[in-house]
Amino acid sequence: MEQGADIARARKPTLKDVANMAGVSPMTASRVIGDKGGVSAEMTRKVHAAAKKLGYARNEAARLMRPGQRSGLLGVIVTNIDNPYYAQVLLGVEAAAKDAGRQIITGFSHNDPRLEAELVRDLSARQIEGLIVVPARADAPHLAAAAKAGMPIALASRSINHGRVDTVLVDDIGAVRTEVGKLLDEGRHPIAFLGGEPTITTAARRYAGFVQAHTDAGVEVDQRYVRQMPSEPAAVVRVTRELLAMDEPPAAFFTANNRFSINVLRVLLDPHARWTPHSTAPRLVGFDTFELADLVPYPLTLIEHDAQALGRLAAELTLRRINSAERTPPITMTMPSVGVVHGLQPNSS
Amino acid sequence: MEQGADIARARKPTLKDVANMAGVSPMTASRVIGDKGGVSAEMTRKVHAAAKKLGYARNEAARLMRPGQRSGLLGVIVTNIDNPYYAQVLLGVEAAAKDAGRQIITGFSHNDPRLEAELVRDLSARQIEGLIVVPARADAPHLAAAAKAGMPIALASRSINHGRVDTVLVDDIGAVRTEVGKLLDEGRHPIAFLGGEPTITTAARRYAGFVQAHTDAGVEVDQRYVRQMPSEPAAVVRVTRELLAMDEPPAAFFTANNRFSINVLRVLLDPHARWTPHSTAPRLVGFDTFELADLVPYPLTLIEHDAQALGRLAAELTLRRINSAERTPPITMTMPSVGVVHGLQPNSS
DNA sequence: CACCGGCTTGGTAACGATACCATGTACGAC
DNA sequence: GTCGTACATGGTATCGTTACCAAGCCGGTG
Repeated sequence: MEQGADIARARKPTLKDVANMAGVSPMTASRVIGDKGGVSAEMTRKVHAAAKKLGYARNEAARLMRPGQRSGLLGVIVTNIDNPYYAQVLLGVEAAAKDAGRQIITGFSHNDPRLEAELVRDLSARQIEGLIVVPARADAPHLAAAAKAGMPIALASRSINHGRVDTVLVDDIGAVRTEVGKLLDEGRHPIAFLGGEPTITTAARRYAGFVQAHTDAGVEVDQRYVRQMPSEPAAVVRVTRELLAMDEPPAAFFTANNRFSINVLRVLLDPHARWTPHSTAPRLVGFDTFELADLVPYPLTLIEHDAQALGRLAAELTLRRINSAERTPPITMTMPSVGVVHGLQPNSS
Repeated sequence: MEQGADIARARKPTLKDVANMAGVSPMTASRVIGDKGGVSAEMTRKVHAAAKKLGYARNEAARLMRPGQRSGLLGVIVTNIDNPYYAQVLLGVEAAAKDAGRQIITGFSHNDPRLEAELVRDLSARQIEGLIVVPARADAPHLAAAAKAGMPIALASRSINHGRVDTVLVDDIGAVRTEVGKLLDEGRHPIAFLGGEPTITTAARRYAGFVQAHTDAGVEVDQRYVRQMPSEPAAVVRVTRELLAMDEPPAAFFTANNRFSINVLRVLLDPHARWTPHSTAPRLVGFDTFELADLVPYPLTLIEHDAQALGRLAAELTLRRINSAERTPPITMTMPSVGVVHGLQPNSS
């Protein structure tokens, strides 16, 4: 049974092997495989038969060497898909890539600019046609340089400070301003802010919206309630507990992404922290949605947008550049986001 | 300002360009770039300087043409990352790939065997060194063929019927048998089964565990409570409502993956369906975990395993084959899974 | 002083696929 | 019957890189 199997791995069949078996020249076989036309039905049949018999698959690396050949690869760099948000973005990119007959090659930067720069190099070496990136930091010279060198790039969700690059953002500032504004209008004050460090542009923008809402309401932002930090779960839980233990606990929390929201929720729902009169329970407003937000037994407002559409849009910007010969000035688009009320009322039976 | 920019896209610098600028032969430049040693410090410095100045990145496609060169690419095919479960698997694969100095190239089969077969061809054409697949169906001749042709492959989570391929499974049958058995021991009967169609091996195996538990308890499986179907949310919600509306509603639900669990939960938590005496509320046991399972106001037991570890293990099996010259018989590994009690008690205050 | 050995450097060919051009063939038109 | 044209096929060169071999240079040794 097993004796027929080669011990060494079988060499992959080449176009020449197919041509030999079909009794034609490699050139004719190439035309058939590449579906270029101008080959008789007879030969086409023979070549296809030989290719099938040998299990031939074209060597993309070799094809790619010829000038003017497209790799059909789109590079994607996201920070981490631990957060389902980025999985959605990735899904949108993939859908757009597929529509354009492209394959995606994915890297995860884990929010590390060094890793991100390495990935850009590596993907570039693999002859990707374009790149979609969720940049780790606002300061990203490697991305600016790649764009300048002619690589079609689009940034998704976050932007960078220097460099002329297509970018798809979310209406962070406006939506946060509106929703935090509502809290202040209700007289909720002070409001705690938990978000990423300002080197991350979304975190910075969401904080800006938070500040603007306060300015609108004529209220000072109390810095004792502001925490700009990585969204590491244990740290978020600890910080939330600290805030709740203050002499004047926050009347509401604003969380700048779903990682913060979830872990703040964990503390707010902790049975040890029971808000005897229901009205004194802090309100929670968070950016980004998360699965099961509708089933959580705590009232919360989430500022939501379509992450998949965002990914798709970014990919389409990249593809637009791939398909056009000239360099056009970079575009920045902003996707709408909207506050959605979620959560079951606790103990309301 | 903008006038200096070329209208046409700049040609990428080649190794020859670097060599010319450094005043050495392409061969010497190649040695420096490839870190092969045997080049004087002086030349090394010059080549690196030139490479940096030109923004040179090696053309991987050209390098790859030479015989015996590895692409450094690992192909990954998952069904969809809409389900965070597969994002975890992907993350595990990526971690293992990174440890081995490999990049991953990802495709989504959307559970369509035809798409999956296309992806295998396409990835193979890109000279991937190996492949990690969550197969869409148990019947997958394209995967068996690829393995037979010498492609290092590992299957993750699901298996295929024919073909000799390394596989990492989860202890579906045993864990389901145990947990469903507990329900039956408590006298819960009938138990509804909601899971995927049996062409998906995990769905089939989890159903097998469900049946075994009944056999153990000497109880007949009542087919009126069994639904094998795609996990499309609206359909799951509808089916759950139908089951609850039966003359004898199920005393418990078993859901074969987290998509089913979540949508069954949505119905069970619907305020219109209120279980006046708490004990009559159906119990829920589900396979796979999901984020926020701990915050859901409904008692549930989830059969959990480490999806990231599973992905990593599958990748390591593929890498093992990549690194060994001979063909060894395929391995099947089974990861443990364990029932975990979750969920807040409703209205328990 | 001749020779040897080690070290550095460069020339050449080849990987697999395809663009370009040249050649061959068949058939219709005058 | 000859020529032209359209179509089918094949030969050759080439893409960027690196393995292999050859050659040059140096210092040391007999």
